[in-house]
Amino acid sequence: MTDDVPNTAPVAAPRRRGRPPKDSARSPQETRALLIRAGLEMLTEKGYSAAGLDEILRAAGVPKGSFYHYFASKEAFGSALIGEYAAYFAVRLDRWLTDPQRTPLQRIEDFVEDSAAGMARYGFRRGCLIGNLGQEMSALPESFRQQLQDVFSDWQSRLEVCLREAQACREISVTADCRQLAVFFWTGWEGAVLRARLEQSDSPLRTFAAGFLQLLEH
Amino acid sequence: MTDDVPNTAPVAAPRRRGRPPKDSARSPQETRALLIRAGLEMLTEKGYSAAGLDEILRAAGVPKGSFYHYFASKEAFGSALIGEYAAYFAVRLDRWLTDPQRTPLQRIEDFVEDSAAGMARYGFRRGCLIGNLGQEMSALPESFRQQLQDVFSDWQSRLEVCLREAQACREISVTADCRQLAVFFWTGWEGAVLRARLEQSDSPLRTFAAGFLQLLEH
DNA sequence: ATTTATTTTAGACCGATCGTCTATTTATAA
DNA sequence: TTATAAATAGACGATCGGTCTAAAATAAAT
Repeated sequence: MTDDVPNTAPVAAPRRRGRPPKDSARSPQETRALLIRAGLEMLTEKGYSAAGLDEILRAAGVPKGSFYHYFASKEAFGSALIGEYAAYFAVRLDRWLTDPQRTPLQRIEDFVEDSAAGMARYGFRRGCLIGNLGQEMSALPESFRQQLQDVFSDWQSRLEVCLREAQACREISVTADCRQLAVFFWTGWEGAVLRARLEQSDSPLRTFAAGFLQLLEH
Repeated sequence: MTDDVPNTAPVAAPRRRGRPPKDSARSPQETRALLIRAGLEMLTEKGYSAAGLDEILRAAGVPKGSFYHYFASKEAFGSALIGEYAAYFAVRLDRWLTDPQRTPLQRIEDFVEDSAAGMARYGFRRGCLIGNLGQEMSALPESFRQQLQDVFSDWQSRLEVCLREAQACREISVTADCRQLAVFFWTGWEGAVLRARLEQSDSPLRTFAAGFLQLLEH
C-alpha cells in the first residue's frame, strides 16, 4: 500500500457533519427515541452511575453533539428516562391490573407471570429502572428523589384500586388495608427483582408473590 | 518573595515516600483497617460503581500506592468488603436473633428496630452493602455473584433457626414453612431498605416488618 | 431569489477521575 | 553486607461527563 493518498480510504466511515438532509435515514424524532431506548436498556441493566454516556451513544449510533442537542445534561437525560419508564410501566400495569376477563387476584398473578417472563427474556440482567435509581439515590442528583417517589406512589395507587376491587368481589377481606398492602407489595417486589437478578432465576419473584397472596388471605 | 529558593517551602506537606520507619504513626494493620472502614462507608452509601478509589483513599488518608499493596485490585477490595460486612452482620444478627431474654418473634422485632435506628443514625444515606451490590450485579465482576448469594443464604439460615424456635414455643404455626418464610423476609427486607433510603424514613422498614409478622399469624 | 436565522450533526477538547504501575525507601533475612 | 520483602508516593494512560466550535441542511425573512 502506498501512504501518499490523502483524502481517500478513511479507516472507518467518515460520517457527514451538519444537519442531515430531510430524506435522511433517521428523523430527529427517531434520534431522540434511539437515545431514550439505548438509555433505558443501559440504565435498567447497570444503573445510572455505571452507565457511561459514551457507551449509550455507541449503542445508539449517535454522536455526542446530537445528545447534547436533545438533552441539557446527563441529569436531564436521566430524568427523561424516569418519565419514559414510568409511562411505559403505567401502560403495562393497566394492561394486567384492569383486565375485566380476570379476577383482581388473578390480575396480580398475571402481572407477576409477565414480569418473570420479561426478566427471563433478558437473561435476568435487566432490573427495574426505578428500583435501580432508588438504590443509587445517595449518589444521584437530588432532583431524582421526588420523581422516583412519585412513580412508586403511582404504582401503589394502581394496585390499591385492584385490591379494592378484590374486596368488592369478596376475594379478600373487606377489613384489609388496601393502601398499606399496596405499599407492602411494591416495597417487597423491588427486593424480589433484586434477588431475581442476583440468582438469575424467577423464583424470588414467585416466592414473594406467593407470600403476598397468602397475606391477602387474612 | 524570592523565587530562587529550591528545596524549600513546599506548597503542601511533601509526604515521605518508601516504607515508613517502624515507629511510624500508623501500623500496617491500621492502614488496612482504615481502608476497609472507609470502603464500607463509601460502598454502603454509594455502591460499587459510584464509589471512586480516590475518594475512599482521601477519606482514609492513605495514598494509592498503599491501597494496591494491600489489595490486588478494586475487585479484590470489593470482595474483602463483602466478607468483612458479612462477618459484621453475622454478629449483629446473632446478637438479636438468639437473645434468650426475648421470644423468637420479639427478637425479629428487635432486629427491625435496631436496623431502623441504624439507618436513621446515618440520615438514611447508607443501605445494605449486599443489597447494593446485588442490585449492581450486572455491572460488577461476576466473581461477586456467588459470594453475595452465600451471604443471603447465611442470613436466611439464621432467621430460619429463629423461626423454628418460634414454632417450638408455639409463637407461630408448626405447619409454617420456616425456610420459605426466611427467604421471603430477606427478599422483601432489601426492598424495604431501598425504599427507606429513597423516602428517608424508617416507615418502609416498619411497614414491611408488620406485614411479615402478620404473615406469620397464619 | 437571496439572505438570515434555526436546527441538527460531528467530533475535538477540557479538567477530573478511573484503576494500574513504577519507583523509592525502609525493614528484615540470608 | 547483600538481597529480598514490605510499605509508601505519585506518575501514568485511558476514559469519564460535559462543553465547545464548526459544518451542513432546513425554514423564515426580506
